[in-house]
Amino acid sequence: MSNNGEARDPALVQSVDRAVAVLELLARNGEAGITEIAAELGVHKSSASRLVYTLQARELVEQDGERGPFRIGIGMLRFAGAVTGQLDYVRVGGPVCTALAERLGETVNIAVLDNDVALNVSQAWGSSAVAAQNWVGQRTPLHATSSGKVLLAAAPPAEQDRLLSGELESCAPRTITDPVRLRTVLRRTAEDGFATCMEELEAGLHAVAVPVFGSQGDVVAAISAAGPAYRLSQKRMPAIVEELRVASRDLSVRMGHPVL
Amino acid sequence: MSNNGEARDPALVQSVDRAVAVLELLARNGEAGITEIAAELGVHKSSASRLVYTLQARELVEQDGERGPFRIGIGMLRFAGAVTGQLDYVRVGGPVCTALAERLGETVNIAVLDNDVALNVSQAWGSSAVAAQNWVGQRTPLHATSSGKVLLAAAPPAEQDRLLSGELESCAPRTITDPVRLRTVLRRTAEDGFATCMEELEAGLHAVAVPVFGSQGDVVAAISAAGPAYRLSQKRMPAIVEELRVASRDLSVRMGHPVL
DNA sequence: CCCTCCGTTGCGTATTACGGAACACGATGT
DNA sequence: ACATCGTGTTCCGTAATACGCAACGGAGGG
Repeated sequence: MSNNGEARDPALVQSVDRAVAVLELLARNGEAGITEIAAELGVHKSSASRLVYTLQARELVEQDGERGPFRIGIGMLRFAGAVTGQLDYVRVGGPVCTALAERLGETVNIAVLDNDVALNVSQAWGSSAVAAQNWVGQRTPLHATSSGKVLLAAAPPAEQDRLLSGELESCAPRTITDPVRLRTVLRRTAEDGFATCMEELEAGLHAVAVPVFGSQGDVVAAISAAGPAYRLSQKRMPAIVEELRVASRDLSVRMGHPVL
Repeated sequence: MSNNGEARDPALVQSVDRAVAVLELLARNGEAGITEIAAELGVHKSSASRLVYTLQARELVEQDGERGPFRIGIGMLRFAGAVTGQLDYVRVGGPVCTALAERLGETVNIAVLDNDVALNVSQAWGSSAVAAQNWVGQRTPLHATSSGKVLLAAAPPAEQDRLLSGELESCAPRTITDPVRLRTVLRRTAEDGFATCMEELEAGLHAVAVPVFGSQGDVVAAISAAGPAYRLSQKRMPAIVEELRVASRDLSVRMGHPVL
């Protein structure tokens, strides 16, 4: 990765941009040392050290004791709180996710459309998956996730064209990379009112999603259940979709969008 | 506020420090314009504009449309996810908070000891409080909150002495600022197994907290309920404490600390 | 005990971010 | 309709500032 080949926007404040890059690196790796950070960003150790020191002073970064690798710090919760205060999905969606996750025993997520990707804003773990991955804040491709398909299927035609204009990246062996086939799938999604995703994002991972409606009947988010392929079988899908629909209506009501 | 009177640490990277200050300002105010930000930080408009632009490019800051005030951006969720992945209280505590908040109809928080303050790591809103404040990530003084008292009462004597060595800041008319009186309260807290906070943080705000125990029987966190004084009356306290204790045990179990 | 690896500290330089002023764009109000 | 105010952005010259370098101080490992 090192120094990005593409010339960076000169209007950017370099050190701030680097500092955020440090945070993103830590969010991705979990933890890292100064040397590793410096190598990854393509800067000198001393520069990395100062950046981290500054972030540490603000508690955005922390380390185990006096010595050791660095992680994202607790001070970040301040900002997380600020964003949840605005995004109703997070605040209101939490309880809905939790309830559904417990009922299904699978991981439940709420995602919204953010630019060209599906952004997971809320998550609850099913009883079974202890070591399940944390998807909150993760951006996932629209064409390779159940939530993404739901959001995509509901987008206005012009927007849909724009989103499908680029290459469809292959994430797993069964990812749909053919635009024509994807459009067929999206049409069916719009008709059925739900979308599935069978090992298209990750091998062995199945998921199913339904839309969440806003006050004008527009799709504002998607709620999905995900789990290992053997547990989310084709046969079980209808039952899960029904549960998801109930949760979706619950969510809509809680967000002040009475059922139409 | 403007330029801090105290000379800043020269080892800090100035622009990064300022950028974080922007984020903290936004987290505090909810939203702000460039001019306001510049004034608050004591920098020129152009400087503020560049800082915000850089943060915006990384989606840590966003604005309504093309024009308008800035807020904390959705990209912040990436980091929020990274910290929740480490802090079990957040992940596991969420459902517990939600359940209790629904049952009580009041706001429920989980807080841990972070340096010299109580840090709220998880929160759920009660049905009644629509416009309630978001405390997640907020640092609250140990001597003026119910959670703080619980955490303080459980701290080893040496640590307790250290934490009480400074001045006890007065947050509201009824804040306990007398160290002697506070120590008496803390003794009672340790005996009773819960602490209250009656208009000591904010006028009209009552709260009550109980400890959450770790595997060694040590106090690792506090769970509290808060609400308007007229609703959290003295009479209602015993019932709430009982509910809190149930939730606390639930939380301990979920975190892998079987009841002793 | 030496050697290696990691992170920090001083230092000189030139990159870089800053502040100033002019500019562009809407929103107001008269 | 126009003028005026208040936004936020852009350009530019300067010097403050952050960078890279190299040397240093500590931990751990052989």
